Amino acid sequence: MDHEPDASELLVHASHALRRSWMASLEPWNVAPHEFRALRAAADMEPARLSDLADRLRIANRSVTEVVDSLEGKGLVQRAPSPTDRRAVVVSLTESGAHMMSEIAGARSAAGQAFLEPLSEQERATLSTLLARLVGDSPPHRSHR
Amino acid sequence: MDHEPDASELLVHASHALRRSWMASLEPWNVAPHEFRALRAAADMEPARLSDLADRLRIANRSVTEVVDSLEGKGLVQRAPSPTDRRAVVVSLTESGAHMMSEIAGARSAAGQAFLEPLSEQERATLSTLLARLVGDSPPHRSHR
DNA sequence: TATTGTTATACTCTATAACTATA
DNA sequence: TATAGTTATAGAGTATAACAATA
Repeated sequence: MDHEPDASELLVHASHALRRSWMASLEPWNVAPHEFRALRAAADMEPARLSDLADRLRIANRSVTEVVDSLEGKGLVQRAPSPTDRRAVVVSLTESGAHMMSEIAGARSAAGQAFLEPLSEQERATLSTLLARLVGDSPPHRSHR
Repeated sequence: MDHEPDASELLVHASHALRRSWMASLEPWNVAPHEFRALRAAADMEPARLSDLADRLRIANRSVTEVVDSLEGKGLVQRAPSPTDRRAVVVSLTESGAHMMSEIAGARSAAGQAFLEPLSEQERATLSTLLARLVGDSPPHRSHR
């Protein structure tokens, strides 16, 4: 029943370890993981329609309402009516939201670097190349849809 | 604000893609992901004390009661009093649970292979080596604690 | 005094359905 | 007729606290 872990098992183990480290680096800001994901997506697509956020985050429309409510409650984003579609709502980051995003992104990237520390520059490049092939080469979740 | 994804970002993207494929391969069996995780852990540590399962799965003791209840309700595992500690309960797989585990493991490994298909044998080996270094070399979650 | 598993309860994240207002 | 976002409601998965039995 015991077997050597193959590349796919190792992949999820490594990603779990990294994710735990990222979650830890999120703590000082009192922002839940799903809130950070939404904040990052909003920053990335700014100004973002709620339904586009739903697609990007792979969650239901209703759930976007939820997380945007909480981000708005924390003063990190703000809603505005879409200028082009009167049914739609777009969110953008407040100054404080943008500031927090950049601080968290810094901590996150530091944690990522620390995680990759066992590998040389050369090895990281190799890893990146192989992983990019696995996710289909095209950088995932790019802003242009 | 747009930046090239580094190895750590790619790592989670790849692992997410793989996890989605694994979840899909779980569907035919009507077993939720967290149930499969618990079933696999139980198989791996058999006979497993509930509190050891909690440690392994990184969830609270109370939550193990929950998932073991549901696995037991599906006839996949069974509880028994620990022979060495009268406070404790151990779970073991039923015949049907063991059978399902091996079928799912097969489907899962097939999905893993399909996912790795873009890489040559050589490249998979390289990937494994690099990832193993990242997770600390010692194969993660080995039975001996 | 500490630990095991459970009962009771509640939280977080996400979902479906029904509705309003636009398109 | 279809879509965007919301209100109302519910589900899954996990958590904390209090407890009884045992260590």
